[in-house]
Amino acid sequence: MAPPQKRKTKRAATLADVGRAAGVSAMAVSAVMNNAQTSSRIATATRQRILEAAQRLRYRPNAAARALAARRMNTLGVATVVEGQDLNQYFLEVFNGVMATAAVRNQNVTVFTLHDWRNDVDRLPGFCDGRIDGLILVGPTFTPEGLKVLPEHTPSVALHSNISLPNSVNLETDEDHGAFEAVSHLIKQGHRRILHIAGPSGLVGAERRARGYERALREHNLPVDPSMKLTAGYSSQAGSAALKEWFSTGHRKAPDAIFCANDYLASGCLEVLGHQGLRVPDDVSIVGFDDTLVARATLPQLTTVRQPLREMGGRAVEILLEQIDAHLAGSEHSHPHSIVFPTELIQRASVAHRRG
Amino acid sequence: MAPPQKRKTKRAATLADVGRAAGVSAMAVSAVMNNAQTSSRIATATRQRILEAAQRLRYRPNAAARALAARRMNTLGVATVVEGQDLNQYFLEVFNGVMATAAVRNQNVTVFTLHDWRNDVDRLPGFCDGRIDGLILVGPTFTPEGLKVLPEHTPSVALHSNISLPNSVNLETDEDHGAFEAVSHLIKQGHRRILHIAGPSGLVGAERRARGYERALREHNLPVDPSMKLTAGYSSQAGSAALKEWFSTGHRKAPDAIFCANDYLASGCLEVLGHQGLRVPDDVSIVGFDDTLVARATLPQLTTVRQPLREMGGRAVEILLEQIDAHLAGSEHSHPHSIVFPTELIQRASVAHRRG
DNA sequence: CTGAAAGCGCTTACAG
DNA sequence: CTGAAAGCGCTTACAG
Repeated sequence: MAPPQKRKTKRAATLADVGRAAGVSAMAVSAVMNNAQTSSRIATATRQRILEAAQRLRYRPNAAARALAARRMNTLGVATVVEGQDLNQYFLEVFNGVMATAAVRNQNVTVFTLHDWRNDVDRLPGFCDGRIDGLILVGPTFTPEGLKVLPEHTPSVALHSNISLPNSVNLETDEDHGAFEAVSHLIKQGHRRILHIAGPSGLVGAERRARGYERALREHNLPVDPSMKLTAGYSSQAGSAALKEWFSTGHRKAPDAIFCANDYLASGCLEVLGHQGLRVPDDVSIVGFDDTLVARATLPQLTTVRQPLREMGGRAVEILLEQIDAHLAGSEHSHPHSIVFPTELIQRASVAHRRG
Repeated sequence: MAPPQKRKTKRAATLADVGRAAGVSAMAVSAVMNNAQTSSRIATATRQRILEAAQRLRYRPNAAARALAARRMNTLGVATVVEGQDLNQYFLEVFNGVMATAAVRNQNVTVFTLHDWRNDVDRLPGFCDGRIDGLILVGPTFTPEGLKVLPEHTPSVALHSNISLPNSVNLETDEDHGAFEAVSHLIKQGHRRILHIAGPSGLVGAERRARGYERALREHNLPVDPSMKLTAGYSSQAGSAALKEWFSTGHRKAPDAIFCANDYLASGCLEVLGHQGLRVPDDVSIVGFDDTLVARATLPQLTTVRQPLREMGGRAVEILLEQIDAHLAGSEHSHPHSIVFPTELIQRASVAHRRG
């Protein structure tokens, strides 16, 4: 039988409330609730009584109080930049991985969005005020000065950082090799005039992809023609704009194939080609990069270079947790400075053997 | 000149540290840092000294401590279900809106993912343990029992809830009308045999869309043929599977048009139609629903019924914040129980006038 | 095996 | 206009 409600209890039950209800000290309740190694041997009967009282009062340990006392919030921060209006698919893939393993590790995650990594990084320290135990930086592009604002008391892990971060592990992929494989594949399919739509110049990743592209051409004794390399942003609009302009500046003959620095760019190309009456892959083959949802949403679906983004997100959580534990223990757990994940060419429908 | 570092200070500066450095009480520091109405008139010189000390020590108020004392964390929770592996585009649109206005309102947001709204809801109360001040439920489908576990001490707002939540505001859209408009548009374009691929039965939203579809047919004196309504999941695969099966069960003649209950379904249809050698929109017109990124990623881009998901996400934050303030003030701020947002037909390339 | 005490870092009344 | 005190709800040593 439920005990009569005193009066509409506005506030949640506390440890003391439960203790009172069970006739024990708050400390005993704490021990039971945490299944602590300390006093792991509270009399079974007492434990029962406590558990019962806790359930009856719907007791939930207060996270803030717990964090304050234990110096640990059990929540991880994820920081990223939202360009234009939206979180992009790259982030989303990573985030899915983060969420999945955060869930099994019993961690909450809060996400912080910045406008850019240059002028907005000074907001980062503000996030590291005890509300998170560690920070995952997704695709940060720091300037050397920006680096200085990096939180000192908060362990961090970075994905695809453009610069090596002090006290932080960097997870990256072998983008050069991924690009090399993709372009080699195109060449083996008989394509010769291969256009590359590169990502923003200055971005390490974009440059690695461009490097892989050129290396593949050279290794197959194909000319590296500067006019066949376009630099764009990383968005679909940037892709279609770049390709449109290329066509409008004297290039009347379509390329055999296009290697894009990401899937968004590829989808932009798809659109332009469609408008031109060029068919993919019959007339022009296309390869993207990342293997985000975009690659599966286009028609035809994109052949693309997969980065194991989801896995990387999960791994980031694992590593960060190790660092947090070490940090709390006071030991300066040292880690490999960066971990490189392999890429993989995913063949779908946007590449065909060259006709004729 | 920076003062000599005592020793590698492992822990962040506290209010007391700053007070000591500035020669004032911790309380004075607190007042200054918060720009509090209390003691808003701390002598300018003192204030300067405090600010300076705080900056020098890189002082950051500890969030947990602050939350514990002020009973407010300044972070909002967003709960959703991840079906299969991924957060879907519907959620992402909402989430973008949430993040945008949370940023201007100076709120953090932490996201909770559940496996489903039936067996997994009991995890919800565990999130409401002081780490968030309020909860936004994105697309919850509660059973009446599930409703009971809903957090008592935590204000909440729901988007597209399937059931009316006690003490919660529900934001929805006029899906029936949206569907009606979409199908009417198809009819006006000369289409007669209009297939509807409906969302999961039992989902209020899916049923509203189906109702709008039927209403449009009837209002234009077209027959409502049960064999022209397919029930599917909400994924692209579900869409292609449903359409494939329809074709394989004796329906040799393609429909004039297909009205899909969401964009994913539409993209699935696009794929199947492509394989059948049917062209969109030349042979078959297609309309989606939601206007997620998917609608712009397909080729042709989808004509679709837009729900203002981003705006709704932003609005959810505003309303939740009001509720939190009221809750904290002890007043039982009462709100309209649900707010209905308008839908809008977005015309893109997947619909054409019927040939012949 | 269990409890009383101190403290985590802040804020909120309440005195001066 | 400013400081000393109490308390937010928990955990972590430390006594018994």
